[in-house]
Amino acid sequence: MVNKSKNKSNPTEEIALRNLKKAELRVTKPRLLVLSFMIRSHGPFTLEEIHQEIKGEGIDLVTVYRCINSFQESGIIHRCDFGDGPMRFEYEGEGSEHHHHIVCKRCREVKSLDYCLVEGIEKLLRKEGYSHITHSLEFFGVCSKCGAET
Amino acid sequence: MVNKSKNKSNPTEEIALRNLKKAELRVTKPRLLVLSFMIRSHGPFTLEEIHQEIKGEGIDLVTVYRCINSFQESGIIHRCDFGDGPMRFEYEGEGSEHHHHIVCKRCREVKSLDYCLVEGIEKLLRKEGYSHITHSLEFFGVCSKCGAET
DNA sequence: GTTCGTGCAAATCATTTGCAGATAG
DNA sequence: CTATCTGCAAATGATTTGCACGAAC
Repeated sequence: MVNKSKNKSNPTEEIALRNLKKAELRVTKPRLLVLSFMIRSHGPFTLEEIHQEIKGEGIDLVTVYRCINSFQESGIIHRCDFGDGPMRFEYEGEGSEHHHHIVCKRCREVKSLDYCLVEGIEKLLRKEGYSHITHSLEFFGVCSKCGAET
Repeated sequence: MVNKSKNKSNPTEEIALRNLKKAELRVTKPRLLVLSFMIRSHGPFTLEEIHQEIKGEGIDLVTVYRCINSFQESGIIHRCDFGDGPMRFEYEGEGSEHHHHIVCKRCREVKSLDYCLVEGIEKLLRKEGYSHITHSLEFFGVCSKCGAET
């Protein structure tokens, strides 16, 4: 993919590029666009949301799906199920902090938690012979705003 | 729903009945069948699997979806995303132990974990004003069998 | 008797696949 | 040059909805 005239590579695009290189994925326009957006903006995002953001560049929704799938296989991004319809994805690599979410069961507002206590369990699982361990931890509840309105 | 001639209510059916009553759901044949099966057998199950089990009784797949949805709203069952296609559901109520899973990323074998360390976080969230808190915690990794074969 | 649940058919939404042409390395 | 990626169209798979009838309370 050829750089635009000005060649001003912004920082998120550079990070995206490094992630692709490290994952041994070919550097293409759709992949750079999708990944840069996910790095730049704080997710998690549905595939539709990502597509909305970049379809101006003529990128097909199917291509977004394929990008996301290859990123997921490389562990660059993380998949979250928030219990409503579509899956959501969030960048999880260089410059991002590992974290989890709390989703309000009514208004669906999502907040990030800055604590994660599961390293102990992962250590145990490693002892039991598991490798390449990842995990998914989501909380659900009714937020104070929604609870007050009942 | 009328009891069969013999009227021998087995223990799982009684538990199912109590769960339905407590959730203020009408007691119907499909609901009893679905819930009894989920209590009796150790899940998690896909909708298809549940349907296979009880379709001999003339229960429609759509009805299974609707049962599962109402159970979920009442918090009787828990939904798990194992990262392959369909969602899975597991009974979580009277007589069941709260637990989580480890899924092998290759052979997809699921094991239950008997530890859960997240009560601390839930307590924190309660302080922040959230109520009706639940969570979902799944681990993924490559099991020793699959890892050895690489 | 009224409200809610069910079965069936059909619709919708999310995600995947096939294939021919385009592009990265 | 070759393997891989993309766009488009079409398929699949999961889940939901509409409606008339039947069952629970």
